[in-house]
Amino acid sequence: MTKTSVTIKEIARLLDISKSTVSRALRDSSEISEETKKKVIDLAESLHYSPNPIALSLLKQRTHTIGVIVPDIANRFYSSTIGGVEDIAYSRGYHTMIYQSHELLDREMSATRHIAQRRVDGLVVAIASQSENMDHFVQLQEQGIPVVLFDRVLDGLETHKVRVDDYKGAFEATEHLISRGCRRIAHIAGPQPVSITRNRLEGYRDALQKHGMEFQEEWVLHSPITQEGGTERTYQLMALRNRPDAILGASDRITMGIHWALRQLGYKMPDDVAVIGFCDLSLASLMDPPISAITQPSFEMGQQATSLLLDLIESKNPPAHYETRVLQSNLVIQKSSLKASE
Amino acid sequence: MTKTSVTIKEIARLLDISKSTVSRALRDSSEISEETKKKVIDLAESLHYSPNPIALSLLKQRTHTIGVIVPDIANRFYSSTIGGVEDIAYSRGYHTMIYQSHELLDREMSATRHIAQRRVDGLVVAIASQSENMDHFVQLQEQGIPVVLFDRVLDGLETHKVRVDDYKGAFEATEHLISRGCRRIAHIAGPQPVSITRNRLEGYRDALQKHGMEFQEEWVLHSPITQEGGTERTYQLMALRNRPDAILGASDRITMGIHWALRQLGYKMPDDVAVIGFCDLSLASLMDPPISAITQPSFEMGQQATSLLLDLIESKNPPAHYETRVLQSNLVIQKSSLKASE
DNA sequence: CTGAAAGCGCTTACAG
DNA sequence: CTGAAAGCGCTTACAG
Repeated sequence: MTKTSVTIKEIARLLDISKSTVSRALRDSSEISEETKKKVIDLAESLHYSPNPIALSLLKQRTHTIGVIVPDIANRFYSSTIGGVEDIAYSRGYHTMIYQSHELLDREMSATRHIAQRRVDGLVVAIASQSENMDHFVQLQEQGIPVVLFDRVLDGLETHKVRVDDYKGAFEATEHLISRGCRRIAHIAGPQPVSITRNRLEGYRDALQKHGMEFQEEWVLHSPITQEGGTERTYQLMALRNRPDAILGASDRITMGIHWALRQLGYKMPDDVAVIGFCDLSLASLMDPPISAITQPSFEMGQQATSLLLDLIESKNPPAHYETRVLQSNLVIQKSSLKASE
Repeated sequence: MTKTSVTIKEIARLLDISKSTVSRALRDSSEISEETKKKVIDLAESLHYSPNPIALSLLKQRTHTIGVIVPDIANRFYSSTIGGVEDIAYSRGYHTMIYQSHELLDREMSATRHIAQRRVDGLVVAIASQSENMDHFVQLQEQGIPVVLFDRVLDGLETHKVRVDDYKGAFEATEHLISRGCRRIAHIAGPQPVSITRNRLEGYRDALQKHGMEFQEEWVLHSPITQEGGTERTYQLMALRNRPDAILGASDRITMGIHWALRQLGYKMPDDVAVIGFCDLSLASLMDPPISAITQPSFEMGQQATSLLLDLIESKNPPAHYETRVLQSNLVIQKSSLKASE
């Protein structure tokens, strides 16, 4: 149990020169003679010297670490997003600390507190559905720790944002259902306060309107982002006197719940009820019948959010303006929404 | 953009006392007068002082951070495991850095390098299936950074280990299939070098033997831990002249692949082929028919590994001996292995 | 080209 | 009870 990391002091002692010189030689400073440099670098290598990042952090007030907060890492969408974050972070020499909010404002705030304490250089976050309040993020910004929002974005915070064109995704999915002959299209939406919920709902609504179809209050239900939520809402929908012939699900888990409930209830997809949802493709394809999916470029989303964040961190002065990037979703039609005739 | 964290120096200046006194007052040292203490603590609170953990790390050579390496965080088993790690770590005042090896020895080594550099206090790891070599972990230990293995454990490293009773899980699952009348039971196993692969294979084999059934080489195939792997091996199995009437899958994804392939090929589960697999219950239940599953206490596994690690970190002297904890798996029978007669 | 000194934020023996 | 000093590992103006 020898915790003997080599230090600059040690190298200096061995070579009988000053710490300053060693430090400069290691950083390849032009003011050190080639000869000294070589001596120092050779010794450092043979001793496996690596600079103590903690000392550096203390000095530079920079940790080369960024934080990510997502609602839940077990969710494929977010784990893929984290992949994108790590990809960029890693390639630009940063490390990543991952936090889960579990959709709780409380946990989100404790994460931001930890981030502030740890002097993390910046944060990318998909806010918890509970969070209407952005104060904890504003505080971070005021401490000089930039924050970039992705997926779930809110107006309350002035910063870069990366999101998916939810409106268009829902619009196109709804149009697809209409084109397949569905006339009573329901939507199980996500939790109320989240912006993506609103956008998707609007896309759904506008598509109906465009095609002269009625918008029925009773066909729109809000649900937490869980399978149980989707299942329960589906029961509710199918119990209606005027039951839907298609359902649009707002998330992976909700859509799984819809699929599950319909099977339980004995409905055939797509003949009795067509199903489409915002869903990871590998999950959607696992189902029987495979579910038509609006897929999101999650990895890319993580990448873009992170590169915006690192730019913010590395630039001296705040940017002229903050940008909001809108990525496109993808419609993948599978059996669950193909009417028998086709 | 004011990066003005309050420091001890600042408090000392405002109160016109020395840094030493402030430091001691904050740590509630008995050698400081109640009066001074109160003054200091009150001011610190009103200024939202929080000690700089980086300075503390430099001083104490401790970061209060542990590392976790898993093959893939998108895998439910591991994300749940990480939940367990964070649960314990958090409650004992540690933070967690998460690394993914993507099953590559290379990535695993770069993670351990980073961990050593960052002076992380300890590491829990489920080794990559590629890793037969444990040198990078041994090195960590030699630097005084304890390592605890979970899930995938190997003999090459002397330390605490936490694993599931794979042997028994596979044994019981196989017995279950036999009791259901299956007579030609195949096994799609995981990658060769991993210990759990061997254990599960043995459990399968011994169960067959116990019931006087033949062990057929051609009914055992190794697969990477992917859905595609499971699918392809299933094609291979079902193409045999003497095809199996049951398949035991060695992991979530492999089992998904089996299910998928059987459906593609037009076999009914469980009538034509019974299926059971090591699998997360929420995934297994999503399928149609729902898959019988050997479930593992993943969250608990993360908890136990972490508490063993923290004990190691916090004890001065190395433990008298290293222990290996073996957790029990659970057999959850669902439709995929219930023969029609039942 | 090289070194002594100060300092990042903190703690803790050592004096008094 | 309180303070000055040294030190964790490093960098960098300031001298020379």
